[in-house]
Amino acid sequence: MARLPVYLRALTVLTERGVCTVSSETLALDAGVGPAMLRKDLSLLGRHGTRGVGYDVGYLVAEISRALGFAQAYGVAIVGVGNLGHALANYAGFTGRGFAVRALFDRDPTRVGELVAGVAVHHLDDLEGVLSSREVSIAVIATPASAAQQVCDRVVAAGVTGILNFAPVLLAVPVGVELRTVDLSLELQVLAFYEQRKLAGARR
Amino acid sequence: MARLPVYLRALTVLTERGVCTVSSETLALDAGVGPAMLRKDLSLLGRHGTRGVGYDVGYLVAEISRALGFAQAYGVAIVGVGNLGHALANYAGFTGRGFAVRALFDRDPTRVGELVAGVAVHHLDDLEGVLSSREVSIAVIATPASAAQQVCDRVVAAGVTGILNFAPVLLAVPVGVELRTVDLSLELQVLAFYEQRKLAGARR
DNA sequence: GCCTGTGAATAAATTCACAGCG
DNA sequence: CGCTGTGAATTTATTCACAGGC
Repeated sequence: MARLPVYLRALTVLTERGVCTVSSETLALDAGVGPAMLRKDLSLLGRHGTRGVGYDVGYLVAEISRALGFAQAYGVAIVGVGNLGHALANYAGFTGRGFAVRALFDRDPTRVGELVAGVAVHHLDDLEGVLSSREVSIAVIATPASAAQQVCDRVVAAGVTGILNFAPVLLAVPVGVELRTVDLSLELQVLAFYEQRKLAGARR
Repeated sequence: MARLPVYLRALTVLTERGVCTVSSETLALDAGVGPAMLRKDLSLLGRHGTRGVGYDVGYLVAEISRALGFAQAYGVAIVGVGNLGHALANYAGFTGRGFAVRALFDRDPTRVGELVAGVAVHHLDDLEGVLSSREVSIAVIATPASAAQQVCDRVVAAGVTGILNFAPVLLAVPVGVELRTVDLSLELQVLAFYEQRKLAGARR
């Protein structure tokens, strides 16, 4: 379920606030969903709530973390150390929650050797060699669109089984490899759509 | 519909390749959806296909662009000029497709005056004044999570009606303001979930 | 009494399958 | 004959509502 991370974030906030117990209604409000949906989602992880009381915050955090696979730290490689690659390498949410950035790659030779967030940048040509020496199961593609498919093929051949793609193209991956694509401009376009609806509505 | 931008991207590729006409089956393959869904989506924009032939690429591009509101260029402000803000300001997809970055803001005084992608960085304190002098209808929030809600309230008060939020928090906005949130670490967490399922499957 | 867990009901999205036009 | 447009069927997601435990 794609909503589990949202719950986890809300629960983390509650933990920091010192809250020990929470009802489905309160947590649902924090997560931006309906109470019924939250209960349904949580119930399919097993029975974790106490009737008449609510959910134990700490226990739920542990349970969702386990379900999301945070037991082991996943090795992550970032390909493309431009503005976006930099931002991702420094992103607190990555290193903080069970992910370890273990390798960076760029095609530009002047970038090679540079340290970003404490990790050295390697040349794209050395991708296979470096990946084979590190435990990396997830690759982040932050290259231009034109290079994305080629990079994708190479990391998959090197044994990566999860890909997070920021290039605005539809990548082809073999079955068994999980692919998620985030297109930043796509989100803006959706906003523009709503803006236009507002203008059209005002005109009518 | 959130899929229209995906179709538009696929069509742009076809245009560059010199293709004039495309069937629902081909386009659906490029966009990563089923042919039936594509036809249904397109049909609710009106009748644009030619039976027995397919769709005219150029005409479809124009039609989808219009539906997404690309007729006028939307003014965009980016708040938070860290790594992510930089990446967004330089993102080709923004300036290229009907969006104009018209203002940048940061809390850090040493950043003020800096030019990013040809636009000057203003101090966060001057947000209201600068926004009132520029046509800005969409704000991008690329600040730390702790500042996001406050920034959000201020840009909304300044007349912004669409918000694209990259801070990992659930923002509250009044009705009439469209909000979309992209949580980069959330996407990684979903990948981790699938990785864990693979491991669990192998163990069984 | 209050809140969870869950089957049943409802709503939304997707796919099927075919009529109709070029 | 091929491909679109679309109602009907199917699947999937969400909400309702209440039984059951604390």
